[in-house]
Amino acid sequence: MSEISKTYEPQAVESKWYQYWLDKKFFAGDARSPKPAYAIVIPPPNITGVLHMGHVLNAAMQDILARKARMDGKEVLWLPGTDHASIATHLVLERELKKTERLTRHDLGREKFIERAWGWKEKHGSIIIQQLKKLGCSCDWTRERFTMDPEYSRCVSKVFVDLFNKGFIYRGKRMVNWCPATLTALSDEEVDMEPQKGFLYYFKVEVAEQPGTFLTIATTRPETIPGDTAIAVNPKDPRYAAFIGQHAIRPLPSELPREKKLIPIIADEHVDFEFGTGVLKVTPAHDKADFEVGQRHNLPAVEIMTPSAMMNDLAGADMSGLDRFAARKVAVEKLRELGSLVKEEPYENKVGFSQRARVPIEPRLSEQWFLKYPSAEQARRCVASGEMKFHPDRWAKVYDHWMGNIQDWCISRQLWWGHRIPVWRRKVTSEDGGLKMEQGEDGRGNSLAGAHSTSSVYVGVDPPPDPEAWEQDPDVLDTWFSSWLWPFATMGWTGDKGIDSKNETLKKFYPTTDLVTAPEIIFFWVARMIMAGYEYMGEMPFRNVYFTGIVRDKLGQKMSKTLGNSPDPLDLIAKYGADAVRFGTMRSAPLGQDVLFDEKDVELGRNFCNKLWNACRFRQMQGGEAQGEIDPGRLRSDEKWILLKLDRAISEVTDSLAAYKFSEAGQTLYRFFWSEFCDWYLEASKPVLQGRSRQGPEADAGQPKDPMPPPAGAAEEEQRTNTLAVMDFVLSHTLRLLHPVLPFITEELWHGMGYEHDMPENQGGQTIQFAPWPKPLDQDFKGFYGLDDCYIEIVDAKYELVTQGRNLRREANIPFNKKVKFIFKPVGAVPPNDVDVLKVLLNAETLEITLDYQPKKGTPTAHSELGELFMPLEGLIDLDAEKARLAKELEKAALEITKVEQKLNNPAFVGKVPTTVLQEHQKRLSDWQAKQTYLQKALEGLGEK
RNA sequence: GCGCGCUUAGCUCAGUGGUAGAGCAUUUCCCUCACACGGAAGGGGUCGCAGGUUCAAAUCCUGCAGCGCGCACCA
Repeated sequence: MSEISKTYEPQAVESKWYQYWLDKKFFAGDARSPKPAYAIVIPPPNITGVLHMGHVLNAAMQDILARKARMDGKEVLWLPGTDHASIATHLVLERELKKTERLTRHDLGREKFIERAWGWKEKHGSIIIQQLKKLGCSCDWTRERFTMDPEYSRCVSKVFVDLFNKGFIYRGKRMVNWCPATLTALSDEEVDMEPQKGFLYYFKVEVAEQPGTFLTIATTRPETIPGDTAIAVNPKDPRYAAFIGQHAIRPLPSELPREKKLIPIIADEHVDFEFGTGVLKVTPAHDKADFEVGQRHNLPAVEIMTPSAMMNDLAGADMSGLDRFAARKVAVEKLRELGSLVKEEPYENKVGFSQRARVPIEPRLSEQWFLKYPSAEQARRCVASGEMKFHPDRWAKVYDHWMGNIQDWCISRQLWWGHRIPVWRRKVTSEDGGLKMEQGEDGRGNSLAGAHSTSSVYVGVDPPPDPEAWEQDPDVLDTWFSSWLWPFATMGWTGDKGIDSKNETLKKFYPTTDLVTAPEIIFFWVARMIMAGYEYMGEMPFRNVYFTGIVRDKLGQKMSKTLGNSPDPLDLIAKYGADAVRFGTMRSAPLGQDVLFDEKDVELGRNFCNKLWNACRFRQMQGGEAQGEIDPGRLRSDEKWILLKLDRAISEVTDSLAAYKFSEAGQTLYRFFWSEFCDWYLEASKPVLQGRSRQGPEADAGQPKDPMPPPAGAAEEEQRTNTLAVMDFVLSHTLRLLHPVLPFITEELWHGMGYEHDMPENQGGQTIQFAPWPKPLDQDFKGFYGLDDCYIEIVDAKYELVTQGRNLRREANIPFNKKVKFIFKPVGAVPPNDVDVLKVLLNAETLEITLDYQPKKGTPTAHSELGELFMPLEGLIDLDAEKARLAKELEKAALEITKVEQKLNNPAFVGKVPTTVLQEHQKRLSDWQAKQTYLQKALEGLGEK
């Protein structure tokens, strides 16, 4: 670091060190290492994605944890990889197919489509990985996994077969969330409820047994009337009790004869008689709740829509072939024509939307594979008991609530890209041309090892022995059915229960230590991983879960590609450097709060790096060997102060990181390094370092002389060396504290400053990332160097005096670059060093120490614990302005005094409060009183002039 | 409807019983030989509202309001 530039230029530095780290294999997680393990598995980004700010936040947190753990002497495995993202990838591919070739996936065919998907994965799947590298992520890239790797896929199949054999997986015709756009079933979690403005339509139906009597029904979906197979009322509702058991005449389809439209009026508790008219139309085939009603009452379920939510012939001639929304309008018109429509009123209700395709889902009766969650009780308990910790812990409640109400999971998807369901059916040509699964025989919990086979159904990891005779289930599994195995399937798990004793990776790194993820996927992923962990490893998959906030823009909007409000992190990195992006992100991400991203934060990070760079540059320019011995006898009070502040910062940062309070750690680092180290310590070192300590004769006035002063030049040189040693000590620790957040610049400076030379090869000799994490200074150290906490106060008082002195300048309108003569009247002895420091920090021309100084009245004076500082005014100042200022100050002092006196005169206060508090108040009172006296005098002085 | 979170300086947020804090923005001064991606000194808050507990409340309790987010079969 011989010739260093004035500003830090991250670009070259970052790529250089990243390559170095990779070459030296520093990120490798060694399963055979004797060090204690620390493991994180990355939440695998989708292969369709490009890096956005959410990833940056998430990855930066993980990297901070991983790097900190390395410095703590842990064997770190941060396992990276990507997710095939079945449905998301599907959508992207289909969209592209349509756009570029005007083809559907069906035109292409399954095989070709999957080929394309793999092509996409090869082309785009690694983009995000490259971007993570730019950010400095210290993942073990040699272990990168993909959820559709052959070994991984095999695990997925094994788990399917196992859960099937255990009776957790079953096939059934149920009401599912059907996405008419992607033509697949979805899980409950993939449906978002969104408010929709629409109308509530009231229509009447005639009671068959009582001609001329009508019941009025309110509905938001008149187009489903042809599918109604009952009218329901609440059994307790007196208004309608008489009709129960009778029949209603359904108005639609209008062309049907009356007898084909008779539907029973039934009683069901589900009906809320507060809502609408208290009469419910029951459409078992197109509404989840109605389906259940239908089940209870053995009602037929009449499907009146096609899979893509077009009305079919059963909907009647008027609506057949229409899209469901167009059909709604037609149905209303038809009801109007028939005279059935009573009224329509504007209404807002919540409608389920397909999360991916952004269209309203259609509840639909469909035969699908379902999973009854295994190990759910255990999974619920481990969080409730605190065995597994959530940060912030309020998510534990959310998790618990969900775990207490879980429904079976629909795991089959009518898609092609993904893990194909390992079930085969014997080819038969049945009457209806379909393939049927045998009912009743696919028994549960059979002891069949591995494959399960009956005469017509085969469930196995490998295809059946005579594949020609069988046909595989066309569906694939929900993406999350593979992701939930991530913490162990990525570690070479082979699908056997428990940890294989030959699998060193699992033995060493499972359970993992921390999981860092977004709260949005707590159900999708986190909960399911916990269940899978217990079911297959017999143990929780991770000990801690840290939930990051959601990254929003300045206006609080969620960042998204469609809004275009997400800056490209790569642009930011190019502009400000990766460290700056990390620092800015971390500093603005308080525990569990959403992050409002602002480029200003990154700018702050860049500025911080620049400050760090320049502080080190300053140290470099002083010359001298790095990290010499510190001589306790030569420690100036400023040095003791900064060492104590360092000690405090170490504790605070360590504690904050242990509690996942990243922004708190960031603030501490910022404050310590910028305010304490640079603004005060570094400045206070200048008199020693830059030979400004040569004082005029006034320097030693007012205090006892050193009995045996060493020869001037030599003493000065030794003092200088010692100060540099302290500076190196502090900087070396600071770089280490900063390394998890700022990996690149700290590595550069670690070497540039030569701090690696003193370290053992494997502990910081090659890289700062293995340098030991700073520990708070122990008592022996403090004792040896005389680091008593009182130095904090003593030096704080000194700096406070400086601030006051600077304030005098400002108040008298004297620019800081103008040297001023100060006179100091100390209360006690002032060490020569302090005189030097005061003089430099005040930019004083001279600092005269006088014990018996009698200031002219009106001389600007600063009062402090150390004494009074005067700034005699030679030149002219505005008397009136000065008077006004003093009067204002006086007013404030009087107010404060009254406040404190009130408290001290309150017997209840005095009686109950600890003495320390009382002392503080008394001190405050006397401080203000002193100030009051001074102000009065000064005011009088001005008046006399 | 139930649950959760938020409400503190112009903005973004720290602060869980003892004199209201940070960063940004703002004002004034300074290109002083580490750094103008900088330095110095300021200004600026009845801590959402209303009660309560306490000698003392931004902090604990109750209620209310506004915003946001989950969950839920109100058609």
